[in-house]
Amino acid sequence: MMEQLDACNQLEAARIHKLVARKKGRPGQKDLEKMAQWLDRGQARVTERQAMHKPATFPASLPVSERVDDIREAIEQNQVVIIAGETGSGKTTQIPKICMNSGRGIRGLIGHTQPRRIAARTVAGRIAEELGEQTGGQVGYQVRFTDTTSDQSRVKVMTDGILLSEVQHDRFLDRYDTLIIDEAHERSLNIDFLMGYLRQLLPKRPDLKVIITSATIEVERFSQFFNGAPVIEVSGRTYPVDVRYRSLTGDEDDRDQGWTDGVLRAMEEIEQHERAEKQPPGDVLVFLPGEREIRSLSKVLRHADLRHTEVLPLYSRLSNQEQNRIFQGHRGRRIVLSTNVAETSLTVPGIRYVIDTGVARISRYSVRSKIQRLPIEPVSQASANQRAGRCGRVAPGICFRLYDETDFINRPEYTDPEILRTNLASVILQMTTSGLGDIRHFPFLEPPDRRLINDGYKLLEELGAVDDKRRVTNLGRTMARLPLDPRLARMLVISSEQGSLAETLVIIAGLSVQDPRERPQDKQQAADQAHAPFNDKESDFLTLLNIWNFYEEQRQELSQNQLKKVCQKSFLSWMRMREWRDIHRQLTLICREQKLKLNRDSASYESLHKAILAGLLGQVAVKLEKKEYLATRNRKVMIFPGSKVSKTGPKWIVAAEIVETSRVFARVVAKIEPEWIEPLAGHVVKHHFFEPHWEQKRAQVMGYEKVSLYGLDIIAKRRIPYSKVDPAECRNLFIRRALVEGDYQSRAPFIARNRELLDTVENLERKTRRRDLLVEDEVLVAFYEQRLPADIVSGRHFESWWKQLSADQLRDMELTEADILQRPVDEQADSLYPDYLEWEGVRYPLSYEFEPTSERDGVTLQAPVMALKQLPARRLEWLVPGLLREKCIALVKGLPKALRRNFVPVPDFVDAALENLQASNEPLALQLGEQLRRMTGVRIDADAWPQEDLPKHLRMNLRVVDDAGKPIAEGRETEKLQSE
DNA sequence: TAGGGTTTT
Repeated sequence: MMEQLDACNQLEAARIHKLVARKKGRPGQKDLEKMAQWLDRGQARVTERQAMHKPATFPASLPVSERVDDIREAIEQNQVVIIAGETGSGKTTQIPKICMNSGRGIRGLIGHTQPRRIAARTVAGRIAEELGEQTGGQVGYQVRFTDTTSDQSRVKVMTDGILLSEVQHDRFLDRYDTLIIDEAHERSLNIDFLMGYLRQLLPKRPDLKVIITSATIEVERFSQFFNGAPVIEVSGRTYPVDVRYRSLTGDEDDRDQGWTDGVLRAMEEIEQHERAEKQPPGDVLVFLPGEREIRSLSKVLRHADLRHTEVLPLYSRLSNQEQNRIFQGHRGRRIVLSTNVAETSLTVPGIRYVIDTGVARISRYSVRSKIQRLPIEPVSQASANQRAGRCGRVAPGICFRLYDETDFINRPEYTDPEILRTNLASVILQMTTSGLGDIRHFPFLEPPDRRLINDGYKLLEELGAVDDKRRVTNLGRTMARLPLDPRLARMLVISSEQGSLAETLVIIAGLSVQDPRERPQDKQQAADQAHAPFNDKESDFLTLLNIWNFYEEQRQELSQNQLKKVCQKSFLSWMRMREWRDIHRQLTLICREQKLKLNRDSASYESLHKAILAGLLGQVAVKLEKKEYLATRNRKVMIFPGSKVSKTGPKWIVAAEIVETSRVFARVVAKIEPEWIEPLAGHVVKHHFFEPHWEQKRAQVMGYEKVSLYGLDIIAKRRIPYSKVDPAECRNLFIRRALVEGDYQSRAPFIARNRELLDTVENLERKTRRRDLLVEDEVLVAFYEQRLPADIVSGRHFESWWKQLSADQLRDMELTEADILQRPVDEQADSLYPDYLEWEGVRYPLSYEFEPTSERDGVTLQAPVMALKQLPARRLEWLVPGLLREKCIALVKGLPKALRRNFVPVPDFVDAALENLQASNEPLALQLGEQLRRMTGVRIDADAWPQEDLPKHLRMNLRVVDDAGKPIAEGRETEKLQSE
């Protein structure tokens, strides 16, 4: 049976091979029956197709027709052939026919890829026509939403995206016996990916033929990539193009003016040329970088008084109607001002002259800032040549390059392929889920930079599509099933959990198509007015939803023609609305397959925008000033002025896109609440903990937390219990602040005892005005550290811990004097520093302070206001015994020098005097003076003694309190207080 | 205060 497989249809043969492989070469009876069935069917298919085959003919006018035999031979003898030829060579339409004549497309399909949908459709149409058929017979095409291939198809023209998507279920691309990858030089992501994939596939599919066609650039690279595959060059059926370098003069800073002048001069040269050659006015194609430049130049040209000249703008955002004007007949000269859209995607007919500014906006992705940029850059030589070629299609042409030849020569040969300029998240996810292995080992023609790959993985990690080890998650697998940008896929999946899938589907489909709102140059105001009812001031996403709802309501009631009219009136592109609906329908089906739940009730703003936010975590921004926002990764952005949200300027926004053009713009934005972010971004936010501190009230260590999302603070200072963050630090603070410093109410008996002991010693220090009695705090800290288990970090822990201690253990927690005293305490301390002053049976409480800067430094006597008059004012001068000596020394030292020198050394005289002094309600100085006179005979006048200039602590501080014990007056002038 | 061009399970 296996020998007969060669005569069998490719798809059936593959099924048989697979079954045999699965049964390890020993199929059972049932399998054999099945296989025989497949074989019959496969052979019948082949016979059928062979019978149908009519040899195709080749139009003599096409250059490729001269090489038909060479090409066929090359295909028959090689697995891969590179065919290089310029536009007009006929390669796109003729190569599939050559393959057919060579017997390809019998056992399997001839797959033929195009970069664009329109091209796929028209190419299929042309090939079918040349075979005398309509599409859907031997030649069909498949693009998104449309498939015209059938059982009879031998050639299937499709977008490269379709072929790529087929890889997902058909790893060996078994249904094809031949693949033609057209326009490979465009080097789109899809093309690079397909070429890498095919290179891997070739050895596993020896019967598969691959033809790579390209413009005559990069062919050597392609050939090398495919093991030195032969290159066949086909000449183009084009006319010579005279390239003239006309570099700009004037101010380099004013590029617009330079280009305007350059274009006008080129127009003069064209007119001269036509006069000299007696030619009628020919059409001109001008390449400019963008819409703005097109508008400004078109204004100038319209006022330039060029005779019989029509100026048409051309760019992708233009409505179909406006674009189609380039295909309408006209009289006189037409000047088409175009972006790059005319370089590859659209062919402007009848162009005789090209004026090339030599620049274009090229999308570049910055890994560093995660910003997609659209800088205006000089185009590559290949691109410039492609532009020039646009005027040699109907007759010899002239291309004016508004730069000089050296400039051209110094330019890069080719435009960087897309894979080097784009975020790779989507590619990586597709590759990983379809089992293509690691992107780093995939045989790319030009492998992307490691940083770009890492960046792609990081985005996937942010979206939860891969885990931190870069393994695809279940979520990632679901996301990969959705034909969407991974960010949008993420939104979709989460929205079903949020109860907002219905709305999110609409919005995501809307974000996947070009903006359906049209704003024609001459009807901007009318368009704005028509769009006004859709606008939402808080969310551009809701604006999209409003457009959709409007359209759907109309659609259900109106005929297609009426609907078209309504769209036109509302300045909505009917085509794009239809595309939107197609995508919506496709996504709805996949959601159903993936069992994502559609909500019945309409979603709240919050649930909808949380889903959106989940896909756009890296695109959050907070308002700084009026129009300026600070986005994640320290990017300064501005809301795109076209957004209605820019009028209200909410504090926090999320943006579907951040793109740098003339500035960094956030486009398609919505107001969000910052609290929504953290729960969605738990895996990417960073926490910073700071300022741990003891809080007596909560009996635990609290701290603060800063939460940031890619450098943007979404929570600046949140109070949190610190024990989870740093238990060791909490224990440390608990010991220091709660146990040692005593800022804590404990029920533990040893705590009360220890505190009492410490209080006593501290009080003694205050009394004796020394700080060398009590050990350093560190000794106490060490005491508790030794005894406290590591997990005791708060009051709660502490209380339950000590309650289960044994009596011995409890005793061990008690401080002793030995633990806390640095030196022995003076036994007389109590009498030297009494706690009361007793006078005539009244006890006045004394308190002590040792704080020289404090008003209360020294001894304070407290007296009720009622007792004030009876207070022995003179007795207070005697302070307490412990301070009397110091006071006497200060008094003597404060005497005028002439007197003082009689009592040197002062301490000796004072000590001697003190022998005979007894505290009384007599002035201290007087008594002291009397003793000194007795010893020396020197008399001291009362007013010689120092008074107010004694240190504060050597004068009794008197505090007067009311009946309730509340202080009402205080000071050291006892008599003054008494008289008040 | 204004944006190049494509494609899809």
